[in-house]
Amino acid sequence: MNQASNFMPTPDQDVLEVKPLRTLAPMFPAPLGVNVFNQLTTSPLVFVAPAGQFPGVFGNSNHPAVRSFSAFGDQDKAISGGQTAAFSDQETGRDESAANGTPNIGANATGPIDATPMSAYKSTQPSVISLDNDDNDDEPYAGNQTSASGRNIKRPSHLSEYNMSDSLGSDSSNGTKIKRPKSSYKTAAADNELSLTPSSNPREIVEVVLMTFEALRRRHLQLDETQETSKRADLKAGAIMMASNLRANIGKRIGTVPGVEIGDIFYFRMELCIIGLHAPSMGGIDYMNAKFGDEDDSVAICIVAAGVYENDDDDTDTLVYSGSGGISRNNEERHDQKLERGNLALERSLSRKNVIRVVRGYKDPACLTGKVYIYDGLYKIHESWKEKTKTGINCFKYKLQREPGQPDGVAIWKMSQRWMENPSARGRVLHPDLSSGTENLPVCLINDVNSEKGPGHFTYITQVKYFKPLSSMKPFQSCRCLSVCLPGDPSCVCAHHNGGDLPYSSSGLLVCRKPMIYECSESCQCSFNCRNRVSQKGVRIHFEVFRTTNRGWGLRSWDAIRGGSFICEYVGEVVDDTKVNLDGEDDYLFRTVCPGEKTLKWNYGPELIGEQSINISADTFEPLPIKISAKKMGNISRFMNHSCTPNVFWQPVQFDHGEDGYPHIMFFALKHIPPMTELTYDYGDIGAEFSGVGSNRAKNCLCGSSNCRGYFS
DNA sequence: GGCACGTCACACCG
DNA sequence: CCGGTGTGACGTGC
Repeated sequence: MNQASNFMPTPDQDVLEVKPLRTLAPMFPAPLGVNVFNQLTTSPLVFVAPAGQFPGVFGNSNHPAVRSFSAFGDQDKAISGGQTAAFSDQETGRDESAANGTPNIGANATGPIDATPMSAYKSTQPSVISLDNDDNDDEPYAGNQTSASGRNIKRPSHLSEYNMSDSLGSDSSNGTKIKRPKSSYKTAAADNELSLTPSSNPREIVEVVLMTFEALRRRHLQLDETQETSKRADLKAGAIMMASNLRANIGKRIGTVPGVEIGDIFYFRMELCIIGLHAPSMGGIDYMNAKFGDEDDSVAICIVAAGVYENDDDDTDTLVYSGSGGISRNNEERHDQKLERGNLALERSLSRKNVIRVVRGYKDPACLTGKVYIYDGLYKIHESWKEKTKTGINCFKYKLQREPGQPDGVAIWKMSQRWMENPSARGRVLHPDLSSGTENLPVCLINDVNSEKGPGHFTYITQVKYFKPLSSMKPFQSCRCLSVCLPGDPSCVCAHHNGGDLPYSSSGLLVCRKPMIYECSESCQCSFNCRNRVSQKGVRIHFEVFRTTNRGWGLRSWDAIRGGSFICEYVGEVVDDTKVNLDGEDDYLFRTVCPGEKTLKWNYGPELIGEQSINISADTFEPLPIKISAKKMGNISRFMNHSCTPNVFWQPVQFDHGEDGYPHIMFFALKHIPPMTELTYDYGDIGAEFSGVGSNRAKNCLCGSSNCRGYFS
């Protein structure tokens, strides 16, 4: 289905008919006074905690006491009361609009709104998703909410003051800066546009923030390609997040950051910034004023070790960190590092013996130019000295030692990197390759839990078996692009199919979840290197099938997987309905059941830049007729377990035939997935379909998420 | 390899 | 003593 016909808000779009998504972009804040939001059918950025939908037995069984929220610092007292009331309502299930006193945006948006579209999004409730940090009992140094200068932190926010139309418009030659307005925070607090209602689960808040950032970044990347605008989509996305206060853990703190776990991986400095892990978007040392008894001291709280001064490779518990400064900007003279700012803070931390978060940066093995940042937990400085560098300046050195008793972070990363270089280094291997060489990379079988020798018998296949031959199916419409399909090419039929843009970024990341993605096919003129061929090329990840403790066999990866990456296809036999019923129970049956909120909201971002949400809501979701059974034959995806807090989602993809009811089911990463993390997707809610006769389909869920629904289909 | 960029802390000002 | 504003320092990502 071509969505183009749905959004044609302005008359001048006639000339751009083949690129409907692009024409939507410059509309913010509706410079022509034309409302672009009246097509919205879903509320922007309204987050309903899944637990809230399933009150009672399962919803909050393993929650600690529901935590109340306060806004950052104390400057928002005026609104924090309302916020608390809204957020602590989770036990009872929720009616979003009633709970927070916000007009239902979805309802508003179905009717025409004129002139000032963003006002439709304004809520009385701030979108600030910060957490109290005073519940860290194990934290001896209560981080106060002030900056190092001792002042409260300001958070101005008024998205509608930004002229996004310039930065996104095709007539802009070099883009427009997204400037933070200088309005006072009081105005800002009252005027927050986005009701990104958090759950009380800090992890979930962090994930939503990161997911939104990524969605924005990918979309900006896509827009930048078709226009000659400046690059740095990461900064643009970051600026929007900062401006609309879509951040977690605002306010500095010593020690752990709620919702951030050791081993978490990041691909941009801005990500560290918006989740409150490391505030400076550039500097390596984050520090703050903290109270030590009666005294104040400015101490370091987090460092990013860029990986330049890599030391002992085997000793992941020690880190020698160099102070900052000394390297001049524009060929000015180098000078010795000074004991000020960050360097001074590190020195103070040595004597105060406070814990310091450490983020280690490495070259991204999957991307030649990229970098990956790994949160490695808490360290303490044990020693400091001065040293002359090769360039002849004096610099400070700090020796940090990892605090004992923490789970492995960087150690896991390094270990799995070693396995990829030398798979025989992986111990406890039951089988070196389940696929017997049919996949691009071997899939090993591991059991380090019990004595079970492996999963039940099945035949490993790498391609879906349809019940009728491909040749008898409706043919795929192909493009005539020479060499490769290029973004912004109006004559590319495949781009047109996908709503005007190529669905993948140049590095192969899916930009947006959609009802259907059309990759280029064999019948297309473009080469195999065309960027619109991603999932058809098969797996690129080192998988291992492993024994879980309580959920049978599972799937995980040695590679770190970046959010939006293709993971694998659900391979098996396509079965028809009559057969499904005859066979009875089939634990390996894939159906396109409506997944949970998290999966549906993967495209969070577009609303923030005034585009129509491509999200499908649970109400409008329609399952496809395709059903795939991997009971007798299948691939790695048959081992992927269900989770109510998944890190993978499925996405229908077409490329070898034209029958949209029977697409390929491809899995993509919902978020960045550290190595050795179990891959899970949401099997979906049983819903009405199976509540009657076939209700034996519902299974008890063991995913262990705090927002676990308790069952799945 | 060079360029352009955003944020924060702090100095400064009225 | 404030609240607001200007600016240097900070590397990053392309």
